[in-house]
Amino acid sequence: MRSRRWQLNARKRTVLIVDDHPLVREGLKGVIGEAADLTVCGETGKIREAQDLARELNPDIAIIDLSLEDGNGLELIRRLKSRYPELRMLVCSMRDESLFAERAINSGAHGYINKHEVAGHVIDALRQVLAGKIYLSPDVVERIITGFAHQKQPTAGSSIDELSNRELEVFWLIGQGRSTTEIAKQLNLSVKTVETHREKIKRKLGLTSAGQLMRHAVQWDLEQR
Amino acid sequence: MRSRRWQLNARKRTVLIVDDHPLVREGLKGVIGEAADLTVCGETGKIREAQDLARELNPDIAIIDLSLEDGNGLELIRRLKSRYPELRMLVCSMRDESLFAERAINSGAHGYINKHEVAGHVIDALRQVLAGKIYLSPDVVERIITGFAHQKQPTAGSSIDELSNRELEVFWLIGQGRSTTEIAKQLNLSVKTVETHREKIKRKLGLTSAGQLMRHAVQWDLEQR
DNA sequence: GATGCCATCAGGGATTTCCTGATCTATTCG
DNA sequence: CGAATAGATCAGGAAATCCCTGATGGCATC
Repeated sequence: MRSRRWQLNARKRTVLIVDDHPLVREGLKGVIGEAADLTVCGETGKIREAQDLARELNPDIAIIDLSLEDGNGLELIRRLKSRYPELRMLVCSMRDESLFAERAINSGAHGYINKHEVAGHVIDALRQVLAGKIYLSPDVVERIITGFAHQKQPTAGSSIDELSNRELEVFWLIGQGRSTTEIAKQLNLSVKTVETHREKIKRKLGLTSAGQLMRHAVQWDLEQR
Repeated sequence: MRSRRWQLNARKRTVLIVDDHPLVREGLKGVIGEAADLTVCGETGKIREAQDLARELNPDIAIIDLSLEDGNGLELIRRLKSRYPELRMLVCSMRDESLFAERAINSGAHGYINKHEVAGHVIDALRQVLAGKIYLSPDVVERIITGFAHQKQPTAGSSIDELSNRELEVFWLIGQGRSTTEIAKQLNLSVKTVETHREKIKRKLGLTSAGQLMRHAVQWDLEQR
């Protein structure tokens, strides 16, 4: 009965996996492989390869992690969105902060699910996004709702929501222990630009020194799982 | 038939998976399932369940993530070590810091592999650990080696134990986010002296930059709670 | 009394921080 | 529409730091 319905739709919908954890990719392949209406057409952990694969394979949907080997998943989402407007995108991140979900959706994604959820939800999410809907993890929804009730302050006194996308990206890399030069190289920016981003982050978070910035960035990074 | 063949040849070694990411568990099950000499006997993402399963299933080896739903993986390792001394344990973490690798080994684990590595390495690691060896990710090995490059022999103790009292004091203040000048003022020392302490700490811990030092100091500080 | 470790500090070139702008673009708003 | 606002990019320059080498004195241990 249910399988009959899928048989009527001859073609399986193709899924591109973009995640920098090989084991997670394996898990996704296994789970998606069990769905009669879905098939994995490609996988990678790098932004460059993801763009190439999107062009070559023309998948129906991409499931994208936010932390990739060679950059930020948000950037990938923006690029894919502009080049393949009809491509559906589901973000699958280990970060359960609602602010990431908001940014991901704003960047062009159609859903946000986090890796702590049971594997079965991934299939639901993929199908809903393929059906043209927006899918959000129940706990992300809850976080967003309760977040308005009594706003929490995660790490610093001020909130991290005020950071722009670029600033958040830099903040994140700082938390990974990268130097200003390394960050500039990775983002293809001038060192001076990265310095400015650091200053603005400090100002927005109410921090007074490079050490404080580093400490909060590391602490924030460790809180994310 | 097939089961009889295994009875004749050799018993499959049983693996217990302890990881709070369902997708990673799926990935591990898939990868391990393909190995002829290994089989997954149980899985969980919680410390309590992990202890129960270890008792009920009596696995040959446990593959353990450090961040679990209800606590710290290191604590689980210590408990399992004391109750089942013959149980082999492989840590599979997303943190690529040797800081955690050392602590894991010191707590009783027999190997450390991180989730960014190719899935095939997991099988190698499991087999080596089952064979009585210690398995470490190549990059972790490299960092530990460079960390002990200036020492006589690679003792198994945590690097932080090697710090003198003064150095530990400075290390702690660095973790608080204090600048070199602030530390000098607080300890009534010359800035130059604090700089030297920082250099010696870096050398002893095998760190290569101020950012790395900062990051480790913050992590260590946050762990002491 | 030689050796090693510790704590203290200095010199000096390379790098980063930190402050103040400046330019361009996109968006919002009256 | 024009103005205001926010974001992203980069520069100049003084101050602070990083990072290397090396030095001195104290205090153990063997």
